[in-house]
Amino acid sequence: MGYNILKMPELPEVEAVRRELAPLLKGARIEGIDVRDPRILLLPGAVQGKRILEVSRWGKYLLFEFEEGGCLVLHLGMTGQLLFEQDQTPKKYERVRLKLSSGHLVFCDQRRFGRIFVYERKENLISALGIDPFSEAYTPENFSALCRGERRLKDLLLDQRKICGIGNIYASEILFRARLHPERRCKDLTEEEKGRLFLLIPQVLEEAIEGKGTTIRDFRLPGGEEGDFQDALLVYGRTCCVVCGSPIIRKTIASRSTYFCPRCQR
DNA sequence: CCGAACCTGTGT
DNA sequence: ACACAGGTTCGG
Repeated sequence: MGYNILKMPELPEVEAVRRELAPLLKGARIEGIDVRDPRILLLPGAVQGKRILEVSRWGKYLLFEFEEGGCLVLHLGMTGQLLFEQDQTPKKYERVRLKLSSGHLVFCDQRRFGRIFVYERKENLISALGIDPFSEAYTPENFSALCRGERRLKDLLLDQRKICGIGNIYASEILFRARLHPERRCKDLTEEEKGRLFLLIPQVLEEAIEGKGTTIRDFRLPGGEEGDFQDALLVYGRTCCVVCGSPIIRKTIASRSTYFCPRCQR
């Protein structure tokens, strides 16, 4: 009776995890912690006995906020998964196990890029990160201020210190829907284009959250079903434009595979 | 800005 | 054998 909560982290996947976990973890106390891979976590003793009041998110980071102050911060890296279960059987790729009063939360991570931190103040994390697209700070004025540089749009969207939560798949999806070329310079956007991009960022992410994330490989929801948003991807992984039929270009931009339609995106 | 590093696995 | 994979960080 395991809860396979999920994996693969861009903002929508992390938010889907958060929504699953919140009712299971709120009010639970951390009774112990097993660290099988010390590279994933430092300061294990600091969370003993703490009680989780809130499960929140900023960008791709999950925060378990403690009644006593401070929080445990998790980043899933590329292949991190969180499972909630009652039994003790070790899982494949298990790295850290949090023993909670409500059950065990198991952090599994094939590639070990995930990380768990302990923060005394969550502001210390958030101040190092950019604007979350669902936060109060996400305003046209603040967004505009980010669009002043020479850098390309794709670089901006992936820069977690500027806007946080967008990863490689959703960067392509957002730019396709905004009809903007990933190599356009930020500062060359017209007001109208900037407005389109500003609105489409949270809109695409919200749709993906409603679809419970994108399953390209083996992600399963707690009931065993897959996420839905892979069916709604309009450009990532495609060969033909769904709008005009032109061949989709796949090109390395910002050191990542980037998909775009050279005719629709300018 | 890029490429390498950090990891492990899958697919060609 | 090589390319590629939803992540971040670092040095040049």
